[in-house]
Amino acid sequence: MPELPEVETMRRGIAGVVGSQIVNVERTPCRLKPIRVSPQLSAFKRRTIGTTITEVSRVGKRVVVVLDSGDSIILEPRMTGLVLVADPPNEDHLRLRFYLRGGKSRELLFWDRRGLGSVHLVRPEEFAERYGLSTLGPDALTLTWQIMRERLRSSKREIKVALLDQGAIAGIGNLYASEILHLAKVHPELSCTEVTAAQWKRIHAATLEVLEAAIFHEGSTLSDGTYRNALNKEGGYQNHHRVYDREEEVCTQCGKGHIQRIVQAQRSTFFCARCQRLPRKRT
DNA sequence: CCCCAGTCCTGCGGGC
DNA sequence: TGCCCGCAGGACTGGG
Repeated sequence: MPELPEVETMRRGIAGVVGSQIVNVERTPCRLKPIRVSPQLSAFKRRTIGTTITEVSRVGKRVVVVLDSGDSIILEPRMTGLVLVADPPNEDHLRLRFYLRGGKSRELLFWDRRGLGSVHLVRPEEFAERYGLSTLGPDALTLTWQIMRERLRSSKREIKVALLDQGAIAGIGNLYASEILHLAKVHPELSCTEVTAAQWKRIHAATLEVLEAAIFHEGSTLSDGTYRNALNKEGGYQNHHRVYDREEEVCTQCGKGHIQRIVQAQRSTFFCARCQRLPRKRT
């Protein structure tokens, strides 16, 4: 499930397309329901063919391909989407192909097994409206602990649920939220309003540490094997997971507790009740 | 405004 | 052996 580290790895992996010209765009033959592309493909092609890619960036969990026309292509992987400059895992789930000229790569591919992902071409005004700071929170890698606290402290939600809110902070998803809170030693069910300054500092430091380590290892490829980098290679951070998908295993942090799985907001949370304690209720 | 449950999708694994 | 159902969790929508 691509979160900030996986999407950042995709971004770095396709950085070589800068300077390439888009010569064609096509939906690939696919029996499955087509993914969402906006505007519709004829207008998408009219506005992209002939343009040159000037920059590849990232906004939250989306890859942004900037064109010399000023427009941006937003590649949104959601659950199972991949952005590739190499052969895809298979042809069955290949959704969109950009033919390129003048650079190292001849193609840029969007592959998506489940098809929840999407591709959008947006003008600068629409980019600012949909992906600017008024819609999406500051990036999890670049904010300070004070800003993190400011964005979340008044929320009535549990800290783990609030960390998933892209409008508050952009980039953290279900997997890394559990990892971050375990390293920070903060209970996932703690209400944001109860988090102390010392805990905000720990959550912030853990966010940087976990996300940067995950980027270093090029993301997490889970047992379903879906996630791949832009060259269709697996990530390595799954071998460093502290809690995610490790239910009942002994906690590596305290060596005594066992990892538990609970459900918050219909999503799995993993934690160690010995490392991550709730404050004792006053009577 | 804030928050939550439901929805979109496909493939996989468990139960029978 | 095959079928059905539940589950995985990104972002968005409608409703309270």
